[in-house]
Amino acid sequence: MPELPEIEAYRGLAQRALGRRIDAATFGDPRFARGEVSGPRLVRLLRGATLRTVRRHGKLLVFDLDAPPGGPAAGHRLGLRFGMTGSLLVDGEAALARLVFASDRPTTAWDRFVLRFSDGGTLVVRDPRLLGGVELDPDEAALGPDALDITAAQLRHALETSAVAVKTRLMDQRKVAGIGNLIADEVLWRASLAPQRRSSSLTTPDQRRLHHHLRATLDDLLQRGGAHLGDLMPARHPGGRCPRDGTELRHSTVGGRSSWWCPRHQR
DNA sequence: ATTGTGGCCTGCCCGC
DNA sequence: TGCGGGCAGGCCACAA
Repeated sequence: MPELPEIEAYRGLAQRALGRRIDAATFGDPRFARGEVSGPRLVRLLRGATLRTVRRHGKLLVFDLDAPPGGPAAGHRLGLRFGMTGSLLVDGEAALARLVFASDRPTTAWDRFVLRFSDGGTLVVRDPRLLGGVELDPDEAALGPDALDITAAQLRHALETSAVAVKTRLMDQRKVAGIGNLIADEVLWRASLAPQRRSSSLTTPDQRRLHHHLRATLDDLLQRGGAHLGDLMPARHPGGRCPRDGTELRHSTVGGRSSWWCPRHQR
């Protein structure tokens, strides 16, 4: 499922779409248009525009739009979210060979948003479950520091100011952007912290360890190519044992999300 | 303001 | 073999 590493791969792929004139934008499903601006208006606005730059902020992909002087798209941004099952294709090519938990059945039935370029190529958001979406001018300021370059001080601030479970805090995109359920479990497992620990109860060494493992985990997963390639992942099922010490993992809901952790070494 | 809960959405998998 | 229910979780609306 798309978390930070997947969206980072999408960003790389999206570079190929930059500078190409959009002949037509279409929604395969009207529900995929999110935010204030309606799908039809978005479609009108995008016609004739180009994607000038692309960046990733957490799990959000943002394009700066270019348009003819006075064109409706001038100065606007296009935001893409991928939910749990969304993938990006440019000119029919995917960034990742296979998205875990998403079907890889070859079909265009789930093409929820399509940009057709004047050179004949396309940019497609394919999302079976419709949990992603397209939004004009997404509120980037509402997102916390990106998990990939959050500083120790920023993380400490995010943690100290709340009594919710540390896992919930890590997954709160307004506090730290880019961490989803799988990466949260992986990072906490590596940092030896129980997911339900109160965020504000972390000691300075806890915070330091968490910051270190957050960065190290993301580096590993970026290199491996997906959020599902963590060390804990193979054990994340009933009866699964901690890859570090062999203890049977515990399972419960933390912050509304299915969570797996080792009762021996995560405290 | 902060925190918790449920719904959206559909594919997949299990048990009957 | 088909079917129903449970589950997956990013994000958002809403309630307390």
